[in-house]
Amino acid sequence: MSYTYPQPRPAVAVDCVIFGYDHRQHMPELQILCIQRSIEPFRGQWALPGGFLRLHETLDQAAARELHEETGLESVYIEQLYTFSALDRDPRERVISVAYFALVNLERYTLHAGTDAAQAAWFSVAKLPALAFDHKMIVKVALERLRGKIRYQPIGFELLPDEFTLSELQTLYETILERSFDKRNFRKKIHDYGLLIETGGMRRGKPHRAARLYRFDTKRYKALEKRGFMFEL
Amino acid sequence: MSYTYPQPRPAVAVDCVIFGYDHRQHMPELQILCIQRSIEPFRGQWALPGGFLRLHETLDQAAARELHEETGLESVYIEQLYTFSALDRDPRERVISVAYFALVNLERYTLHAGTDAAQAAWFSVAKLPALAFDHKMIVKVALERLRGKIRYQPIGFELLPDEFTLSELQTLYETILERSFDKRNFRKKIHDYGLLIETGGMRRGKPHRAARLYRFDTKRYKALEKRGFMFEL
DNA sequence: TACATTAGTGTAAAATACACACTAACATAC
DNA sequence: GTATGTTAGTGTGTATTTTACACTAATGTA
Repeated sequence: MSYTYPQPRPAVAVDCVIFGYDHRQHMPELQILCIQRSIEPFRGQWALPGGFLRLHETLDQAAARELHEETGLESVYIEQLYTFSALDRDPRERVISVAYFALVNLERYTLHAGTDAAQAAWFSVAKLPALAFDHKMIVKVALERLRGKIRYQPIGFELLPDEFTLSELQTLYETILERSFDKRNFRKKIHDYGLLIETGGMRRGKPHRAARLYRFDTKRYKALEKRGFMFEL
Repeated sequence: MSYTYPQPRPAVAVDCVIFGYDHRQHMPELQILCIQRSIEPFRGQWALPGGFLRLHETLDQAAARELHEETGLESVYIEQLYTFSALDRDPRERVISVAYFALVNLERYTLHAGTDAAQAAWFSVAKLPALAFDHKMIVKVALERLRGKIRYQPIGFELLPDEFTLSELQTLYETILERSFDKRNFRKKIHDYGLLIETGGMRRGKPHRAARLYRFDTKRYKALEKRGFMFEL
Protein backbone atom coordinates (compact mmCIF):
# COMPACT_ATOMS: atom_id res chain seq x y z
CA MET A 1 0.00 0.00 0.00
CA SER A 2 1.17 3.50 -0.66
CA TYR A 3 0.00 7.03 -0.09
CA THR A 4 0.07 9.83 -2.59
CA TYR A 5 -0.19 13.57 -2.06
CA PRO A 6 -0.11 16.54 -4.45
CA GLN A 7 2.63 18.22 -2.40
CA PRO A 8 5.70 16.62 -0.89
CA ARG A 9 5.50 15.99 2.85
CA PRO A 10 8.15 15.43 5.47
CA ALA A 11 8.02 12.35 7.61
CA VAL A 12 7.05 13.19 11.18
CA ALA A 13 8.96 11.45 13.93
CA VAL A 14 8.60 11.57 17.69
CA ASP A 15 11.67 11.24 19.87
CA CYS A 16 11.77 11.00 23.64
CA VAL A 17 14.34 12.20 26.11
CA ILE A 18 13.54 9.91 29.00
CA PHE A 19 15.16 11.21 32.16
CA GLY A 20 15.73 8.63 34.86
CA TYR A 21 16.79 9.19 38.43
CA ASP A 22 17.55 6.74 41.22
CA HIS A 23 17.45 8.23 44.69
CA ARG A 24 18.87 5.00 46.14
CA GLN A 25 22.28 5.61 44.61
CA HIS A 26 24.84 7.18 46.88
CA MET A 27 25.68 9.97 44.45
CA PRO A 28 22.67 9.90 42.15
CA GLU A 29 23.00 11.13 38.62
CA LEU A 30 20.44 12.24 36.12
CA GLN A 31 20.27 9.61 33.42
CA ILE A 32 18.88 9.29 29.95
CA LEU A 33 17.57 6.19 28.26
CA CYS A 34 19.21 5.41 24.94
CA ILE A 35 18.68 2.59 22.52
CA GLN A 36 21.16 1.04 20.17
CA ARG A 37 19.89 1.24 16.64
CA SER A 38 19.44 -2.08 14.90
CA ILE A 39 18.80 -0.59 11.47
CA GLU A 40 20.33 1.99 9.18
CA PRO A 41 20.98 4.82 9.28
CA PHE A 42 23.33 5.01 12.26
CA ARG A 43 23.06 1.26 12.74
CA GLY A 44 24.78 0.23 15.96
CA GLN A 45 24.87 3.79 17.29
CA TRP A 46 23.04 4.99 20.34
CA ALA A 47 19.98 7.15 19.84
CA LEU A 48 16.97 8.45 21.67
CA PRO A 49 13.94 6.19 21.61
CA GLY A 50 11.57 7.31 18.92
CA GLY A 51 9.51 6.40 15.93
CA PHE A 52 7.14 7.78 13.39
CA LEU A 53 3.81 9.38 14.09
CA ARG A 54 0.88 7.21 13.08
CA LEU A 55 -2.06 8.97 11.56
CA HIS A 56 -4.61 7.77 14.07
CA GLU A 57 -2.74 9.13 17.07
CA THR A 58 -1.83 12.55 18.40
CA LEU A 59 1.77 13.48 19.09
CA ASP A 60 1.19 13.06 22.82
CA GLN A 61 -0.17 9.58 22.21
CA ALA A 62 2.74 8.70 19.95
CA ALA A 63 5.21 9.87 22.57
CA ALA A 64 3.43 7.90 25.29
CA ARG A 65 3.42 4.84 23.05
CA GLU A 66 7.14 5.12 22.38
CA LEU A 67 7.81 5.53 26.06
CA HIS A 68 5.69 2.50 26.86
CA GLU A 69 7.38 0.41 24.19
CA GLU A 70 10.85 1.30 25.44
CA THR A 71 10.32 1.22 29.18
CA GLY A 72 7.15 -0.75 29.75
CA LEU A 73 5.94 2.16 31.86
CA GLU A 74 2.63 3.93 31.54
CA SER A 75 1.33 7.10 33.10
CA VAL A 76 4.65 8.76 33.66
CA TYR A 77 5.21 12.47 33.33
CA ILE A 78 5.78 13.46 29.73
CA GLU A 79 5.57 16.76 27.93
CA GLN A 80 6.34 18.16 24.52
CA LEU A 81 9.74 19.78 24.25
CA TYR A 82 10.36 21.24 20.80
CA THR A 83 10.11 20.36 17.14
CA PHE A 84 13.39 19.94 15.27
CA SER A 85 13.49 20.46 11.56
CA ALA A 86 17.03 20.94 10.22
CA LEU A 87 17.08 19.97 6.57
CA ASP A 88 19.80 17.39 6.98
CA ARG A 89 18.91 15.95 10.35
CA ASP A 90 18.10 12.60 8.76
CA PRO A 91 20.32 11.39 5.91
CA ARG A 92 17.56 9.36 4.30
CA GLU A 93 15.04 12.06 3.62
CA ARG A 94 13.26 15.01 5.12
CA VAL A 95 12.14 14.14 8.63
CA ILE A 96 10.99 16.55 11.28
CA SER A 97 11.09 15.35 14.85
CA VAL A 98 8.76 16.38 17.62
CA ALA A 99 10.75 15.83 20.79
CA TYR A 100 9.25 15.02 24.18
CA PHE A 101 10.80 14.63 27.55
CA ALA A 102 9.70 12.25 30.27
CA LEU A 103 10.59 11.84 33.94
CA VAL A 104 10.95 8.35 35.33
CA ASN A 105 11.71 7.22 38.84
CA LEU A 106 14.06 4.28 38.48
CA GLU A 107 12.85 2.51 41.59
CA ARG A 108 9.61 1.64 39.84
CA TYR A 109 11.46 0.49 36.83
CA THR A 110 14.28 -1.87 35.97
CA LEU A 111 15.41 -2.32 32.42
CA HIS A 112 14.08 -5.40 30.70
CA ALA A 113 16.55 -5.26 27.89
CA GLY A 114 15.78 -6.24 24.37
CA THR A 115 12.16 -5.06 24.40
CA ASP A 116 12.12 -4.06 20.79
CA ALA A 117 14.96 -6.34 19.79
CA ALA A 118 16.94 -3.15 20.42
CA GLN A 119 19.44 -2.83 23.20
CA ALA A 120 18.49 -0.17 25.71
CA ALA A 121 20.64 1.41 28.43
CA TRP A 122 20.71 4.29 30.83
CA PHE A 123 23.54 6.80 30.56
CA SER A 124 24.45 9.53 32.95
CA VAL A 125 23.93 12.89 31.30
CA ALA A 126 27.56 13.62 32.09
CA LYS A 127 28.74 10.60 30.12
CA LEU A 128 26.47 10.28 27.16
CA PRO A 129 27.76 8.31 24.19
CA ALA A 130 27.74 9.81 20.70
CA LEU A 131 24.14 9.96 19.55
CA ALA A 132 22.60 9.51 16.12
CA PHE A 133 20.88 12.25 14.15
CA ASP A 134 20.62 15.58 16.00
CA HIS A 135 19.86 13.81 19.24
CA LYS A 136 22.72 15.46 21.06
CA MET A 137 21.06 18.80 20.39
CA ILE A 138 17.70 17.46 21.51
CA VAL A 139 19.22 16.31 24.78
CA LYS A 140 20.80 19.71 25.27
CA VAL A 141 17.49 21.47 24.82
CA ALA A 142 15.76 18.96 27.09
CA LEU A 143 18.30 19.54 29.84
CA GLU A 144 17.91 23.28 29.62
CA ARG A 145 14.16 22.94 29.77
CA LEU A 146 14.25 20.54 32.70
CA ARG A 147 16.62 22.75 34.65
CA GLY A 148 14.59 25.83 33.90
CA LYS A 149 11.28 24.22 34.66
CA ILE A 150 12.12 22.36 37.84
CA ARG A 151 12.75 25.61 39.67
CA TYR A 152 9.33 27.01 38.90
CA GLN A 153 7.11 23.98 38.79
CA PRO A 154 7.04 21.03 41.13
CA ILE A 155 7.90 18.41 38.54
CA GLY A 156 10.92 17.12 40.44
CA PHE A 157 8.65 14.84 42.43
CA GLU A 158 8.06 12.84 39.28
CA LEU A 159 11.62 11.57 39.55
CA LEU A 160 11.13 10.28 43.08
CA PRO A 161 8.92 7.51 44.41
CA ASP A 162 5.54 8.50 45.86
CA GLU A 163 7.07 8.60 49.30
CA PHE A 164 10.41 10.25 49.75
CA THR A 165 12.53 11.93 52.39
CA LEU A 166 13.45 15.58 52.46
CA SER A 167 17.09 14.70 51.96
CA GLU A 168 16.22 12.73 48.86
CA LEU A 169 14.32 15.70 47.55
CA GLN A 170 17.19 18.05 48.27
CA THR A 171 19.71 15.74 46.64
CA LEU A 172 17.49 15.54 43.58
CA TYR A 173 17.46 19.31 43.21
CA GLU A 174 21.18 19.52 43.84
CA THR A 175 21.85 16.88 41.22
CA ILE A 176 19.73 18.41 38.51
CA LEU A 177 20.65 22.02 39.15
CA GLU A 178 24.29 21.23 39.88
CA ARG A 179 24.40 23.42 42.95
CA SER A 180 24.03 22.86 46.65
CA PHE A 181 21.31 24.07 48.97
CA ASP A 182 21.56 24.83 52.65
CA LYS A 183 19.78 22.02 54.44
CA ARG A 184 17.83 24.13 56.89
CA ASN A 185 16.85 26.77 54.36
CA PHE A 186 15.77 24.14 51.88
CA ARG A 187 13.60 22.36 54.40
CA LYS A 188 12.11 25.57 55.69
CA LYS A 189 11.13 26.69 52.21
CA ILE A 190 9.65 23.36 51.24
CA HIS A 191 7.83 23.17 54.54
CA ASP A 192 6.42 26.69 54.25
CA TYR A 193 4.77 25.87 50.94
CA GLY A 194 2.70 23.30 52.82
CA LEU A 195 2.70 21.00 49.82
CA LEU A 196 4.12 17.93 51.49
CA ILE A 197 2.13 15.48 53.57
CA GLU A 198 3.92 13.46 56.21
CA THR A 199 2.97 9.84 55.62
CA GLY A 200 4.00 8.63 59.06
CA GLY A 201 6.39 6.14 57.51
CA MET A 202 10.14 6.25 58.00
CA ARG A 203 12.98 5.39 55.65
CA ARG A 204 15.04 2.87 57.64
CA GLY A 205 17.76 0.38 56.86
CA LYS A 206 20.74 2.71 56.72
CA PRO A 207 23.27 2.91 59.55
CA HIS A 208 22.10 6.32 60.68
CA ARG A 209 19.01 8.04 61.92
CA ALA A 210 15.81 7.09 60.07
CA ALA A 211 14.12 9.77 57.98
CA ARG A 212 10.50 10.79 57.75
CA LEU A 213 8.64 10.05 54.54
CA TYR A 214 6.49 12.58 52.71
CA ARG A 215 4.12 12.66 49.79
CA PHE A 216 3.59 15.61 47.44
CA ASP A 217 0.10 17.06 47.85
CA THR A 218 -0.92 17.26 44.21
CA LYS A 219 -4.51 18.28 44.93
CA ARG A 220 -3.50 21.17 47.10
CA TYR A 221 -0.92 22.31 44.56
CA LYS A 222 -3.46 22.31 41.73
CA ALA A 223 -5.90 24.30 43.87
CA LEU A 224 -3.26 26.85 44.83
CA GLU A 225 -2.00 27.06 41.26
CA LYS A 226 -5.41 28.17 40.04
CA ARG A 227 -5.36 31.02 42.53
CA GLY A 228 -2.11 32.29 41.08
CA PHE A 229 0.24 30.59 43.52
CA MET A 230 3.70 30.02 42.14
CA PHE A 231 6.09 27.34 43.28
CA GLU A 232 9.68 28.46 43.19
CA LEU A 233 12.82 26.96 44.55
CA MET B 1 3.11 16.12 -10.02
CA SER B 2 2.49 13.99 -7.00
CA TYR B 3 4.42 12.38 -4.19
CA THR B 4 4.07 8.87 -2.93
CA TYR B 5 5.18 7.30 0.34
CA PRO B 6 4.90 3.77 1.76
CA GLN B 7 3.32 5.13 4.96
CA PRO B 8 0.68 7.81 5.32
CA ARG B 9 1.98 11.20 6.39
CA PRO B 10 0.26 14.15 7.98
CA ALA B 11 0.48 17.53 6.32
CA VAL B 12 2.71 19.88 8.30
CA ALA B 13 1.51 23.44 8.70
CA VAL B 14 3.12 26.44 10.35
CA ASP B 15 0.90 29.02 12.07
CA CYS B 16 2.00 32.29 13.59
CA VAL B 17 0.65 34.20 16.52
CA ILE B 18 1.90 37.66 15.64
CA PHE B 19 1.69 39.91 18.65
CA GLY B 20 1.56 43.61 17.91
CA TYR B 21 1.85 46.50 20.30
CA ASP B 22 1.61 50.23 19.75
CA HIS B 23 3.13 52.34 22.50
CA ARG B 24 1.66 55.49 20.90
CA GLN B 25 -1.87 54.56 21.83
CA HIS B 26 -3.23 56.13 24.97
CA MET B 27 -4.27 52.81 26.49
CA PRO B 28 -2.24 50.36 24.45
CA GLU B 29 -3.48 46.84 24.01
CA LEU B 30 -1.73 43.70 22.99
CA GLN B 31 -2.94 42.78 19.54
CA ILE B 32 -2.85 39.77 17.28
CA LEU B 33 -2.76 39.73 13.51
CA CYS B 34 -5.51 37.68 11.92
CA ILE B 35 -6.34 37.04 8.31
CA GLN B 36 -9.70 36.36 6.76
CA ARG B 37 -9.64 33.05 4.95
CA SER B 38 -10.40 33.24 1.27
CA ILE B 39 -10.65 29.49 0.76
CA GLU B 40 -12.34 26.55 2.39
CA PRO B 41 -12.38 25.28 5.01
CA PHE B 42 -13.54 28.11 7.25
CA ARG B 43 -13.82 30.43 4.26
CA GLY B 44 -14.55 33.95 5.40
CA GLN B 45 -13.55 33.23 8.98
CA TRP B 46 -10.62 34.78 10.74
CA ALA B 47 -7.57 32.66 11.34
CA LEU B 48 -3.93 32.95 12.27
CA PRO B 49 -1.57 33.51 9.37
CA GLY B 50 -0.03 30.26 8.33
CA GLY B 51 0.72 27.84 5.58
CA PHE B 52 2.33 24.55 4.80
CA LEU B 53 5.93 23.67 5.36
CA ARG B 54 7.93 23.41 2.17
CA LEU B 55 10.49 20.67 2.00
CA HIS B 56 13.45 22.92 1.27
CA GLU B 57 12.95 25.06 4.36
CA THR B 58 13.17 24.55 8.11
CA LEU B 59 10.23 25.32 10.36
CA ASP B 60 11.91 28.53 11.48
CA GLN B 61 12.32 29.57 7.88
CA ALA B 62 8.72 28.71 7.07
CA ALA B 63 7.51 30.75 10.02
CA ALA B 64 9.68 33.71 9.02
CA ARG B 65 8.40 33.42 5.47
CA GLU B 66 4.78 33.42 6.60
CA LEU B 67 5.45 36.40 8.79
CA HIS B 68 7.09 38.23 5.95
CA GLU B 69 4.28 37.41 3.56
CA GLU B 70 1.64 38.65 5.99
CA THR B 71 3.35 41.70 7.41
CA GLY B 72 6.10 42.61 5.00
CA LEU B 73 8.44 42.61 7.98
CA GLU B 74 11.74 40.81 8.27
CA SER B 75 14.05 40.22 11.19
CA VAL B 76 11.47 40.46 13.90
CA TYR B 77 11.54 38.36 17.02
CA ILE B 78 10.02 34.95 16.41
CA GLU B 79 10.21 31.69 18.30
CA GLN B 80 8.65 28.29 18.18
CA LEU B 81 5.72 27.84 20.51
CA TYR B 82 4.27 24.35 20.38
CA THR B 83 3.16 21.70 17.95
CA PHE B 84 -0.56 20.97 17.83
CA SER B 85 -1.77 17.63 16.63
CA ALA B 86 -5.39 16.93 17.58
CA LEU B 87 -6.79 14.39 15.15
CA ASP B 88 -9.68 16.58 14.07
CA ARG B 89 -8.04 19.98 14.10
CA ASP B 90 -8.41 20.25 10.31
CA PRO B 91 -11.63 18.93 8.77
CA ARG B 92 -9.97 18.11 5.46
CA GLU B 93 -7.37 15.66 6.58
CA ARG B 94 -4.67 15.05 9.15
CA VAL B 95 -2.65 18.22 9.63
CA ILE B 96 -0.28 18.96 12.44
CA SER B 97 0.56 22.58 13.06
CA VAL B 98 3.82 23.91 14.40
CA ALA B 99 2.90 27.21 16.01
CA TYR B 100 5.25 30.17 16.35
CA PHE B 101 4.85 33.48 18.05
CA ALA B 102 6.32 36.77 16.91
CA LEU B 103 6.63 40.19 18.51
CA VAL B 104 6.10 43.23 16.34
CA ASN B 105 6.32 46.89 17.21
CA LEU B 106 3.50 48.57 15.35
CA GLU B 107 5.31 51.84 14.86
CA ARG B 108 7.58 50.20 12.30
CA TYR B 109 4.68 48.66 10.59
CA THR B 110 1.34 49.74 9.19
CA LEU B 111 -0.97 47.22 7.58
CA HIS B 112 -0.85 47.17 3.82
CA ALA B 113 -4.04 45.20 3.49
CA GLY B 114 -4.65 42.66 0.82
CA THR B 115 -1.08 41.37 0.64
CA ASP B 116 -2.06 37.84 -0.17
CA ALA B 117 -5.46 38.74 -1.52
CA ALA B 118 -6.45 37.95 2.02
CA GLN B 119 -7.82 40.56 4.34
CA ALA B 120 -5.62 41.10 7.38
CA ALA B 121 -6.44 42.94 10.58
CA TRP B 122 -5.18 43.44 14.10
CA PHE B 123 -7.43 42.46 16.98
CA SER B 124 -6.97 43.22 20.61
CA VAL B 125 -6.41 39.98 22.51
CA ALA B 126 -9.38 40.97 24.64
CA LYS B 127 -11.69 41.13 21.63
CA LEU B 128 -10.61 38.38 19.31
CA PRO B 129 -13.13 37.17 16.77
CA ALA B 130 -13.98 33.49 16.44
CA LEU B 131 -10.99 31.76 14.89
CA ALA B 132 -10.77 28.85 12.50
CA PHE B 133 -9.30 25.43 13.35
CA ASP B 134 -7.85 25.19 16.87
CA HIS B 135 -6.42 28.68 16.60
CA LYS B 136 -8.17 29.89 19.72
CA MET B 137 -6.25 27.28 21.66
CA ILE B 138 -3.00 28.27 19.95
CA VAL B 139 -3.55 31.89 20.94
CA LYS B 140 -4.23 30.84 24.52
CA VAL B 141 -0.99 28.92 24.70
CA ALA B 142 0.89 31.78 23.07
CA LEU B 143 -0.44 34.27 25.60
CA GLU B 144 0.53 32.05 28.50
CA ARG B 145 3.99 31.66 27.06
CA LEU B 146 4.43 35.35 26.40
CA ARG B 147 3.28 36.28 29.90
CA GLY B 148 5.47 33.65 31.47
CA LYS B 149 8.49 34.51 29.40
CA ILE B 150 8.43 38.28 29.53
CA ARG B 151 9.03 38.23 33.28
CA TYR B 152 12.23 36.21 33.00
CA GLN B 153 13.67 37.28 29.70
CA PRO B 154 13.94 40.74 28.26
CA ILE B 155 11.81 40.11 25.19
CA GLY B 156 9.40 42.95 25.92
CA PHE B 157 11.76 45.34 24.17
CA GLU B 158 10.89 43.62 20.90
CA LEU B 159 7.45 45.20 21.13
CA LEU B 160 8.83 48.72 21.46
CA PRO B 161 10.81 50.84 19.02
CA ASP B 162 14.59 50.87 19.40
CA GLU B 163 14.33 53.99 21.51
CA PHE B 164 11.67 54.15 24.17
CA THR B 165 10.90 55.90 27.41
CA LEU B 166 10.73 54.24 30.80
CA SER B 167 7.02 54.99 31.02
CA GLU B 168 6.46 53.25 27.71
CA LEU B 169 8.34 50.23 29.00
CA GLN B 170 6.35 50.19 32.21
CA THR B 171 3.04 50.51 30.37
CA LEU B 172 4.07 47.63 28.13
CA TYR B 173 4.66 45.36 31.11
CA GLU B 174 1.47 46.49 32.76
CA THR B 175 -0.49 45.82 29.61
CA ILE B 176 0.86 42.35 29.00
CA LEU B 177 0.88 41.19 32.59
CA GLU B 178 -2.39 42.91 33.44
CA ARG B 179 -1.09 44.37 36.66
CA SER B 180 0.37 47.66 37.71
CA PHE B 181 3.86 48.46 38.89
CA ASP B 182 4.98 51.17 41.25
CA LYS B 183 6.68 53.76 39.12
CA ARG B 184 9.69 54.34 41.35
CA ASN B 185 10.29 50.67 42.11
CA PHE B 186 9.96 49.76 38.46
CA ARG B 187 12.47 52.38 37.39
CA LYS B 188 14.87 51.49 40.16
CA LYS B 189 14.84 47.82 39.24
CA ILE B 190 15.27 48.47 35.54
CA HIS B 191 18.00 50.97 36.24
CA ASP B 192 19.89 48.66 38.60
CA TYR B 193 20.18 46.00 35.92
CA GLY B 194 22.23 48.48 33.93
CA LEU B 195 20.82 47.15 30.70
CA LEU B 196 19.48 50.42 29.34
CA ILE B 197 21.56 53.03 27.57
CA GLU B 198 20.39 56.62 27.63
CA THR B 199 20.42 57.79 24.05
CA GLY B 200 20.37 61.49 24.88
CA GLY B 201 17.21 61.97 22.89
CA MET B 202 13.90 63.04 24.38
CA ARG B 203 10.35 62.07 23.54
CA ARG B 204 8.65 65.44 22.93
CA GLY B 205 5.39 66.58 21.40
CA LYS B 206 3.04 65.85 24.25
CA PRO B 207 1.67 68.61 26.46
CA HIS B 208 3.74 67.61 29.45
CA ARG B 209 7.32 67.14 30.48
CA ALA B 210 9.48 65.43 27.84
CA ALA B 211 10.84 61.98 28.61
CA ARG B 212 14.33 60.55 28.19
CA LEU B 213 14.86 57.89 25.55
CA TYR B 214 16.71 54.65 26.16
CA ARG B 215 17.98 51.71 24.17
CA PHE B 216 18.24 48.14 25.42
CA ASP B 217 21.86 47.05 25.70
CA THR B 218 21.66 43.71 23.91
CA LYS B 219 25.40 43.11 23.91
CA ARG B 220 25.71 43.61 27.63
CA TYR B 221 22.72 41.40 28.28
CA LYS B 222 24.15 38.56 26.21
CA ALA B 223 27.45 38.83 28.03
CA LEU B 224 25.80 38.81 31.45
CA GLU B 225 23.50 35.97 30.46
CA LYS B 226 26.45 33.73 29.72
CA ARG B 227 27.72 34.32 33.23
CA GLY B 228 24.48 33.09 34.67
CA PHE B 229 22.81 36.45 35.13
CA MET B 230 19.04 36.29 35.15
CA PHE B 231 16.71 39.08 34.18
CA GLU B 232 13.56 39.13 36.26
CA LEU B 233 10.83 41.65 36.62
C1' DT C 1 28.40 -0.24 73.55
C1' DA C 2 31.29 2.71 70.76
C1' DC C 3 31.33 4.64 66.17
C1' DA C 4 30.16 6.55 61.85
C1' DT C 5 26.68 8.71 59.48
C1' DT C 6 22.69 11.19 58.28
C1' DA C 7 18.15 13.53 60.22
C1' DG C 8 16.39 17.22 62.18
C1' DT C 9 16.05 21.93 64.22
C1' DG C 10 16.30 28.11 65.10
C1' DT C 11 18.20 32.62 64.95
C1' DA C 12 20.50 36.76 63.59
C1' DA C 13 22.21 39.57 59.71
C1' DA C 14 21.89 41.01 55.02
C1' DA C 15 19.53 41.80 50.96
C1' DT C 16 15.45 42.66 48.56
C1' DA C 17 10.82 44.21 47.85
C1' DC C 18 7.40 47.36 48.86
C1' DA C 19 4.74 51.53 50.00
C1' DC C 20 4.51 56.20 49.46
C1' DA C 21 4.36 62.14 47.64
C1' DC C 22 6.28 65.82 45.81
C1' DT C 23 8.80 68.98 42.20
C1' DA C 24 10.11 69.57 37.12
C1' DA C 25 9.12 70.24 32.42
C1' DC C 26 6.40 70.55 28.48
C1' DA C 27 2.34 71.93 25.11
C1' DT C 28 -1.82 74.10 24.83
C1' DA C 29 -5.39 77.38 25.62
C1' DC C 30 -6.36 81.71 26.90
C1' DG D 1 3.23 85.39 28.38
C1' DT D 2 0.89 83.21 31.78
C1' DA D 3 -2.10 79.79 33.77
C1' DT D 4 -3.33 74.94 33.37
C1' DG D 5 -3.29 70.09 32.78
C1' DT D 6 -0.49 66.29 32.39
C1' DT D 7 3.27 63.18 32.61
C1' DA D 8 8.53 62.71 33.97
C1' DG D 9 11.50 62.05 37.40
C1' DT D 10 13.33 61.21 42.11
C1' DG D 11 14.54 58.87 47.81
C1' DT D 12 13.61 56.83 52.17
C1' DG D 13 11.87 54.00 55.74
C1' DT D 14 9.55 49.48 56.67
C1' DA D 15 8.39 44.78 55.88
C1' DT D 16 9.63 40.63 53.89
C1' DT D 17 12.67 37.32 52.15
C1' DT D 18 17.00 35.21 51.78
C1' DT D 19 21.11 33.74 53.54
C1' DA D 20 24.69 31.96 56.67
C1' DC D 21 25.63 29.07 60.22
C1' DA D 22 26.29 24.45 64.40
C1' DC D 23 24.69 21.36 67.29
C1' DT D 24 21.80 17.20 69.14
C1' DA D 25 19.07 12.88 67.86
C1' DA D 26 18.63 8.45 65.97
C1' DT D 27 20.00 4.49 63.50
C1' DG D 28 22.85 0.17 61.90
C1' DT D 29 27.21 -1.98 62.09
C1' DA D 30 31.42 -3.45 64.01
